[in-house]
Amino acid sequence: MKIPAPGKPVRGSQSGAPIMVLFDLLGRRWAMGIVWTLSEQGPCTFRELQEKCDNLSPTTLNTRIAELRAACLVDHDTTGYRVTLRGRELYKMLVPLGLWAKEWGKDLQGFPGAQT
Amino acid sequence: MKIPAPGKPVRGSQSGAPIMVLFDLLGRRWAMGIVWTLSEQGPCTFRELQEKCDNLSPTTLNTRIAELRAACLVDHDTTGYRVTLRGRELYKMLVPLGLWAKEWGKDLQGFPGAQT
DNA sequence: TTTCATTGCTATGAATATTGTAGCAGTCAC
DNA sequence: GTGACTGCTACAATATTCATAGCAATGAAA
Repeated sequence: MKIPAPGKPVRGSQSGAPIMVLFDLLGRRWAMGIVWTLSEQGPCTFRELQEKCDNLSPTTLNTRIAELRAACLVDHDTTGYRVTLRGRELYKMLVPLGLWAKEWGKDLQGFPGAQT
Repeated sequence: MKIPAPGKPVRGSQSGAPIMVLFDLLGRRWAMGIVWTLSEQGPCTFRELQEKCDNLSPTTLNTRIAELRAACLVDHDTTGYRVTLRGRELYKMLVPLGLWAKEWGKDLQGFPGAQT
């Protein structure tokens, strides 16, 4: 699978705009979940990560890891897989999403909702 | 396709944790891009939206719209499709990602990068 | 009342991504 | 060597996405 890189046209966007590249990268199965999990729970092995990510298939995990490593968001050392500094920056920006999601979830309980 | 809703197990997560539900919803092709585009460029018709989203297929656009409407992030009125109040909240949290992505993109130019 | 353009959207088949299961090769402690 | 771990790969089934064509409804103009 093509790995998205800023400046180059990606799946679904000819512009190469960094935000669209990022959306392409993160808009793949478990991409954000992996960054989230590694950040919240610390470094872990391939199989540990697989378990924490709801036992996603090794195929997909491996693909996702390759993409996230290419994007310098995740790396690998003796402690296992872990987020990089940049990965942690990204995580920090996802935290507000986590808080917001709780409220969103509450409101959405009383489905279907009128809104605007 | 199953539409993610907070509190219920979703594709890839049995926990039903709101953040995982959100990741499931947003981790689909063009989901974040649609919220971004509608927020930045204002309401537009189905076909306009399609064009702005790099001519993604109507099938996928329609599916994504249904999911985002079910999640109360997007709705539809006489002006066309647009983000809801909650959708705008989400967008505002994505804005920092856009800024960060620019830096990330710059650094990543000199691929492959050492980091941590 | 018959065009005509525009609307949202569906049908279809091919291409691509993801899943689930099994298992391999390397490393390390014993 | 043996066993228990490691990171992965192979393979076939399923799910998702794409690209193209086109339909039914609406509203404006002729």
